[in-house]
Amino acid sequence: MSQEQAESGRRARPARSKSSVTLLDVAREAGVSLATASRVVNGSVSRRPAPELIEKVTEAAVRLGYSANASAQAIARGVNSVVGLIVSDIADPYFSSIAAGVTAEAEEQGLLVTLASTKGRPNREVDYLSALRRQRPMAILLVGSRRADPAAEQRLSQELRAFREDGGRAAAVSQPTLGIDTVAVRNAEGAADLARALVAQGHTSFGVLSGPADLQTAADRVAGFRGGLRAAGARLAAKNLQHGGFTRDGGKQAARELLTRSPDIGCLFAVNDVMGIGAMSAARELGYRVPEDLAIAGFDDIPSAADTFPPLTTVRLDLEAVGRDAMRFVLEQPGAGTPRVKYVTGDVVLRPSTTR
Amino acid sequence: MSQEQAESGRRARPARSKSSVTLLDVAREAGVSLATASRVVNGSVSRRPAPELIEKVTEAAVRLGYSANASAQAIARGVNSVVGLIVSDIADPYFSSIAAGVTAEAEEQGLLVTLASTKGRPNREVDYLSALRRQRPMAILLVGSRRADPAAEQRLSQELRAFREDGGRAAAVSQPTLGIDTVAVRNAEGAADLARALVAQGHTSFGVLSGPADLQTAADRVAGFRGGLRAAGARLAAKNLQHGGFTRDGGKQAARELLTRSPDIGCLFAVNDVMGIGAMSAARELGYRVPEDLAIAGFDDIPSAADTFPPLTTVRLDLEAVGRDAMRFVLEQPGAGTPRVKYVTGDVVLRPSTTR
DNA sequence: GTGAAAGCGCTAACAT
DNA sequence: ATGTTAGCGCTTTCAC
Repeated sequence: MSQEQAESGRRARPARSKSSVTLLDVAREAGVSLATASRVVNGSVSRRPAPELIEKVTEAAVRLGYSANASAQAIARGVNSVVGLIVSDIADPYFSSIAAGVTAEAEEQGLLVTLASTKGRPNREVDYLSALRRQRPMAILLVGSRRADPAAEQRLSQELRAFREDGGRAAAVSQPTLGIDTVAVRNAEGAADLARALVAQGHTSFGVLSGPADLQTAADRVAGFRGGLRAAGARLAAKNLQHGGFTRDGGKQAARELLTRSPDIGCLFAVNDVMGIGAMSAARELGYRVPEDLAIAGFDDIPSAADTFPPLTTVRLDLEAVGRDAMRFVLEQPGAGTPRVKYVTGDVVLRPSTTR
Repeated sequence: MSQEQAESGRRARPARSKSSVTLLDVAREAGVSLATASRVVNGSVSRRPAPELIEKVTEAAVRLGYSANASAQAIARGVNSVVGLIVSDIADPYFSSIAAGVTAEAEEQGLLVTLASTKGRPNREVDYLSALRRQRPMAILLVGSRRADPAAEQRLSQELRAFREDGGRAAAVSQPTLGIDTVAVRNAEGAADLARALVAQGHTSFGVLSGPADLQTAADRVAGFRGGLRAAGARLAAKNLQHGGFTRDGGKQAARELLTRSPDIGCLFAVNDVMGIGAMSAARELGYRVPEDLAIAGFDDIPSAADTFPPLTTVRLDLEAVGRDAMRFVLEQPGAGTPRVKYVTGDVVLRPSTTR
């Protein structure tokens, strides 16, 4: 406002450039050097300017409406106060709950979160990883089940290694197979506990709704459930395992097929809640009363699991805490060393959907 | 691998700096100039290098594991391929669905999305806006109801104005009062339609569960509902309006209070589905059968609304489309002109929760 | 304590 | 078609 803009002796600035106020503008307005201005706006630790200069610069900054350019700071400092977050599907309550934990923790650290949703496409996972890598985020979080896709997993690991060699930190919420710190849910154990609890409730005939065949999380839960059943003296007939999409509709469809094939299954375990909710819908449409004719259980304890009718028996996970834990992993990451693994266990929550 | 690193004649690089491969490294490795290397890695339109050079550079880049530094590009180009997204609560299905639409559309444009979740704190909204502004994103999307908080709204508008003056684009999903392009839900109309439909179903005694008193969205829905009732010859008793948190638990709590005060309300309208779901839970605990003793309706049609029991009557919004629309707004934003408004209407979906 | 100036990695004029 | 080089906005030595 008080300075003439045209006096610049520099080359004309490119047309595409935004006309925003720079630190240099602030410095001039305050009558100090660029260095001093920098020291006050970012509160340098080593050198602290005189109180009066601090005031002059601060005033100039607000008067001019100065907003620091994070890209320039990132490039000058070598690190960016951003963390990348890759999830399978942000619209899925499982992931959005974890994302909530991540953003909450990030906020406390003054970090911004850049989000990518892969929709389950393994290629996109790698693509996003390299796109995020270009932002030089201080850390990248990978949230989602590993897959039995050696090629994709291989590329992912390479990209992650490269990122870490450049000084980036990384952590995952999945299975501990990526060579990075990971928060791992004890899926098999949780499912086994559930199986035992179900048998204890008196259920004898089981069916399982699993997700895509190559999803590690789904496989682990199925294996755990099967093991738990066996330990309790029951068993899962091979033909009573049905794969489907890892979504509500996938669960609904899978339930339809399974119940058509094996109409008198007494208890259905869906490897996650959204599938379980879909199964409930299918069961009802097929004329089953839940839980009288058919008991249904899920896994995760997403918020809506308690609001279905009847409320869904499941294995509770503190999803937001999982997100926070992953974030903490990258914050307190040591220089090197073997990747750490934090196991989180799920608690069986018996609700009316399996009451007998 | 093939080059010695120590030969650098420059000043020692700062210790904090990541040791990543730069474009200059690639250029040297390929035996070309920096400019040429730049032209091939980003596929400059005007000048395209000879095929053999392209090959040499590309090879060198992969051999060295080069990853462009987005911050440096942003600063050199003047624009950043990032869009900022501010939502009230990423764990809430309403917002995560919209976020899914935003990220999907962003992906198609090769844009990354930086997410901020305010948890309904008006101050945080402004704080995040200025934090995002520092990233110099090509656009910022604001998703969430406006509030009757003049001071906060004022600061928000100022910050937005500054952002736009610097060349940033902005759009909102809320009420069109921010002076920027906005996707606005016809809340009053949707609620009015719902009210009429409910009266047509034979309901005569109503109660309303609203959100925080200063939330515009909640206020609009209440006003619309009240108007619709009147138009249909019914009315809402003043004492039958209960405020509460805009969440499941808020709805549950509000329903408890309202039903205790006016036990024989026949039909409850919760201003959003999550509150409606909470209300259902409360009603059940208080011994009401839904819908026989008490009908309940919500608004939004979040995914789980169809899976409650009985399924929830509501006003359907295509949330993902709303997110895409907001994103499109900023993509096709004209230089200036009056802010555009895209109104989206909700469709009443009658489900068993209000069957009479 | 303050300022001058050398970068940070990259793009885009501007030559050649 | 290439290469040179001047920035982009900021941080941080390094002198004073």
